[in-house]
Amino acid sequence: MNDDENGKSPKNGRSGSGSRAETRRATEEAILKAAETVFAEAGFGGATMQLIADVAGLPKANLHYYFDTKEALYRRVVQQIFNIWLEAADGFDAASGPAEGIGAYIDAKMEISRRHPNGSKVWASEVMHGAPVIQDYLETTLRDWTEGRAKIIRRWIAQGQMAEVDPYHLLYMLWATTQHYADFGHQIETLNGGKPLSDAQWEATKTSVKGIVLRGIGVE
Amino acid sequence: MNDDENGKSPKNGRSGSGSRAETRRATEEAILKAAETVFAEAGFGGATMQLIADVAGLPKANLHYYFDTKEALYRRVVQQIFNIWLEAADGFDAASGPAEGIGAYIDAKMEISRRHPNGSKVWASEVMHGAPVIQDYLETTLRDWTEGRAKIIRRWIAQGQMAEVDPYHLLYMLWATTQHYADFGHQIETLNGGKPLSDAQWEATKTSVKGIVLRGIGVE
DNA sequence: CCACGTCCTGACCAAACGGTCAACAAAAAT
DNA sequence: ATTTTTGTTGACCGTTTGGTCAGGACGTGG
Repeated sequence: MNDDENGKSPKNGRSGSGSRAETRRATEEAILKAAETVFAEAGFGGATMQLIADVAGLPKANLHYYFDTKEALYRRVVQQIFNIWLEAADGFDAASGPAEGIGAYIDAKMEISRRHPNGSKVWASEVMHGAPVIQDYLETTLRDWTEGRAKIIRRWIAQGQMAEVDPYHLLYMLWATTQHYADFGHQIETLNGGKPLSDAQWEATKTSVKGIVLRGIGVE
Repeated sequence: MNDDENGKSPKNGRSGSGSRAETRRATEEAILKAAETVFAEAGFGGATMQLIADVAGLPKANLHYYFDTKEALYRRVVQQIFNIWLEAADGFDAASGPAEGIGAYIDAKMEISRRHPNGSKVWASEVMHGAPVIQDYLETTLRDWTEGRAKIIRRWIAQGQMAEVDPYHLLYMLWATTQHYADFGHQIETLNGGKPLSDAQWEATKTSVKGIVLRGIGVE
């Protein structure tokens, strides 16, 4: 449970390999990972610095050395997710048409829901509570991003490559559907007989979602 | 801000009309409404009994007279939402085909998202955190409900009334898409220029969602 | 009018919270 | 080898939390 590789480690059981900067990076990452888990499971208000510290395997005071306040730590967690989340649009831009572009976007977002469910939950929680710490992101980065994709969709429509649908409502549906498999993963798992979706089930899910959506916008 | 209609009210500014049971019912309802708002805005962990009391216009101790613990109050709020949420299926059962049935279900769920956004958020938050207080509901009522609708969908497919899609993934998409307009209402409002959706926009949203979904399952 | 049971509430409490700090350990710089 | 900078930590603090309780106010049946 401890990656103690070299015997001549300092007092604490930590210290990945050596250099100062490396240790710092590793510790910071461990804190962020623990924080993401705890914030996802308990929400911002329900999460405690003590619990995050326990999960990270560090004394609480050490957390406050790396992150001044609980809110600062939370902010970093949310930003981290936001960036991962925006990267999923790469396939969107380069595509020649909606079938390829939106299909790739669904695949990418489903993969994120699978691999970063906690991140998605923290994001959802933040937005649900009125986005108190990332409101500026919504008004700048997200707004620009959304308008950019909407333009692409409108061009596809104008070129007759897909049905006439409101680009914003289409994007909302894509977000809602893909993120649902992370945010409501527990509910889905329960309805799946209490077992997490298998690899095959995840593939079937992607296929099913893409099928309905792409047919819904007049592609395929 | 106070519905003090008759002058001969007792010490507190409350007491709707008269009888004992009626006062109790009204107070309980006021507490539940305030709790729904506060739980939705702050989450279970972030909500405080003091704040709920303030919103309800009651002393904190009075809340503990009606609801023993914070968790008991929260449980009631979640149950209340769950019931409203299940009622939306009425149009589903009576329908003769998917266009009518699923169309009505989308309309009903969109209307709930519009009128009970806080309830939807509390539900989402509860499920996201692993459904600690309503896990039994997921395993009994929701599981039965879902399997029941899945059967209806399979029958429609067998009768050639709609395309072959996995009933569960279709239901997830319906839940995700409709509830998204409540849970992520703040994000949508921000992308809508900071203004809530107007009546016309809500109607356009319903039409747009129904259009994509129904076309996506081979109806219309 | 009285007495009983329901309802209401200010004051209070132990526990837990986020955050601080002085003292210490370890690496880097001199 | 010694100083300086960067990390680490147990103990501590003021505040806030969910919950309690004794006592007062009120409607209601006798």
